Amino acid sequence: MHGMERKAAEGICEVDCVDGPRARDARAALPPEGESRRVAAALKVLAHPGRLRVLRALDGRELCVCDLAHVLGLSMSGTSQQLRELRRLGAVAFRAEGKLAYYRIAEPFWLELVETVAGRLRGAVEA
Amino acid sequence: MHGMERKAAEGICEVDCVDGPRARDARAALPPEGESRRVAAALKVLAHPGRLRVLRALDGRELCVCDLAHVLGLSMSGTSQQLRELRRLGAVAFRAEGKLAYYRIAEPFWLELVETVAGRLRGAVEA
DNA sequence: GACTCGCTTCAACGATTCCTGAATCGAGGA
DNA sequence: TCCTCGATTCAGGAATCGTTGAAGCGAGTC
Repeated sequence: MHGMERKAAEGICEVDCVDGPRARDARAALPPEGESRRVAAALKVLAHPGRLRVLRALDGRELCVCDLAHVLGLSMSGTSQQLRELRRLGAVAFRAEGKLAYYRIAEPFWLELVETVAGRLRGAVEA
Repeated sequence: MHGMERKAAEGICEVDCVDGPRARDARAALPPEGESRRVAAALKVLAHPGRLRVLRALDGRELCVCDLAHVLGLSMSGTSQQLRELRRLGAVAFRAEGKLAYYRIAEPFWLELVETVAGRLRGAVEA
């Protein structure tokens, strides 16, 4: 097949390796640009052992930053920074009482998401 | 309260700021150690715009690495590396046909997870 | 066998992330 | 008002991640 060689010489395989229509469909199926970025950014907030533990620790209860830091074994500074990211995600919220800041789960969605993944990894087998 | 001052001097607030029982509950609710790490590692694989787009592109169709690279606008090398991580997660699998490697969704779970998050971010409002 | 070519792997640089410690803010208590 | 103390923010360095380019592997073709 000489056509194949000509097109390969053009540059990358692109044209001959590609299934053409299938690739076009795939491209059309891609999200509208920037959506992938936003979803990835949201997941990145959760993709961190410390922050996951924060969510778990706040499940069904309210805790101040100091308590969280102690429970997680982290500095208060670091804990506060992680809480900020979770706050930006909307996963947690806080209530100021005196000098203390009591954090709580704001949207159960994210915690449930984490639990779902955890369950999946536990029941590891089968598709 | 003099007791308060004594304990504060001991080190971190820990004892006086802590609600005690609540903190103990929180600690007990934490996953068995290493589980947070595994869940975070799994989420980290998804927390990447390029890999999310790979999953979307493979939704309902089979594509070779070359096609994927082209669709995503990445080098074949980088595409291959991202596919490797998705493979380790179990999200995708491949079938070798001739020189080509056709990748497909192996476990819909992960793609569905991504779609769920995307939907959540779209319908942003309400808990 | 020698070559092509798709794919994978290795090595390395640049960018990002994570944690620590110092400085700052603000609400109470003396 | 001064001081304490929980919390946040800022700044720094270590570690990790992501992308690129070169080399290696294997299946197919001549």
